[in-house]
Amino acid sequence: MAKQVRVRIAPSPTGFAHVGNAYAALFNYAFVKKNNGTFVLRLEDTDRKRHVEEAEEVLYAGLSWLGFSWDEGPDKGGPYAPYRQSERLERYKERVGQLIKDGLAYEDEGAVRFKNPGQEVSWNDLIHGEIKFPGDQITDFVILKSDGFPTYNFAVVIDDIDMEISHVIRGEEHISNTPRQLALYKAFGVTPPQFSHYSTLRNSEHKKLSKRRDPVDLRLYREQGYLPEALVNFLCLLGWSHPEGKEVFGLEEFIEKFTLERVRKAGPIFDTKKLDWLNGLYIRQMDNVALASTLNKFISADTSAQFLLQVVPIIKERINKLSDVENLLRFFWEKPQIGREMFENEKSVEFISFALEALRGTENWTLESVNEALAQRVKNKGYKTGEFFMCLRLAVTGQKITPPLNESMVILGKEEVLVRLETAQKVFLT
RNA sequence: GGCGCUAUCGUCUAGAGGCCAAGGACACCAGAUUCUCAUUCUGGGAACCCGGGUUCGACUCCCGGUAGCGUCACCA
Repeated sequence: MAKQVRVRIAPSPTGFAHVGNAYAALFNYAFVKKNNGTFVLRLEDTDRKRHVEEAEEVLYAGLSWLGFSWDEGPDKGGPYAPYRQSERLERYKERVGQLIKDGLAYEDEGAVRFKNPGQEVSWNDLIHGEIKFPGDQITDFVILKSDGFPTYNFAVVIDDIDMEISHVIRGEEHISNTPRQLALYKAFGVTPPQFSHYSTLRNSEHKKLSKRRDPVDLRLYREQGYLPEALVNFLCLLGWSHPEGKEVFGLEEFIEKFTLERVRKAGPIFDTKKLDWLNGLYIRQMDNVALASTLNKFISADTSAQFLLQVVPIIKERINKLSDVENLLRFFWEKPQIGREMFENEKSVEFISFALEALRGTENWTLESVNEALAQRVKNKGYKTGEFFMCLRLAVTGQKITPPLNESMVILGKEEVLVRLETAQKVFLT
């Protein structure tokens, strides 16, 4: 029987869930789902200086938001608990003790160092192929710090052994750690897991994404109104390509098509232009009712569900991020600041007076009646529709760029539209 | 600096020796539709890092160089 597939992601809870966590989760999740394996979430929280309270919850929330779930973890428990390294200290000490007893490690100023065997190490990386390191690259590295905590390279190996991890899929920054870890596996007489190192995401400066300098906090994306499906889809496109060349697809399809062989070796740049496009695409695909209720959180004013439902069709194809609605719709609840200088067209007063008269006489305030009141008569008058509507738009909304005007006026209501037009008219009288 | 990884349009990528005078997507530009914007549609410019091999033939294989990135912590 083939060995069961068990993979893990091992984030450190340093404050928030970031894009890198999501990217790691994505590959591991796809791989494990595809192979009917078990997905383990392990917390690497041995750096006490960096520990942040509540970071754990934030991390789970971020990953869950994107649609990832895990089978074993600190919150879920599991047969290999505990899943927090800080709770596994005794276990590490026990294994350190074993190495010392076997003469493979020694104490050094309160810490414990592993004795470097100095042999060449190599492994067959599932993404890179064979990677080889000369033996003199590994020195006697610390495995247990003087504060009693294990170092990363030691803890990770102990945990992966104990949790029977079969495949380690992680970022390329770990390639140079792998020889040390391999030496440890050898010391314990354990067959190491299969290693795969994907390239880490870069910023526009081509540097590894930085938690401090780059916008990588997943909450940032959520707050701006990126849909999790769009973000996941975007991440899928970085470093991996669909065998049929598709660009728009969901997690399910990603899992179905995912193979490590199609993971590119070069490091992709996290350029969100394409994300914006994808997000707009996903927004346009959303059901109007669902979109209306989602939008509520991105509007500062108190708006009714009915208003949102009315407004969705006219803004749906005009936003790339949900947060774009605020600017697009502001004129609905904020009276425009009108100034004479805004109206470049010399016929502006005439336009406004004409519109006022036409709209005053409109009985049923519906799109049909408003269209009828304006469109045909504007033509008859010989006005240029573009000029006329731009003037009207400025008078009613105060902006040059708005959703379709007649539709907007219908939603705004007859009374409010007339008031605004009268206000605009007055500007020319003083 | 040592070691390691990588190298196709601005960006994400396809390409596993001839199907490539290199394809798609985003972005950009132009045009069509249009009351603005947007959507949609059409069109356009835009790349195989350099130099040697191997081969009848190289974007694809090998070597060297260059560049970028990573790593050399009692961080993870």
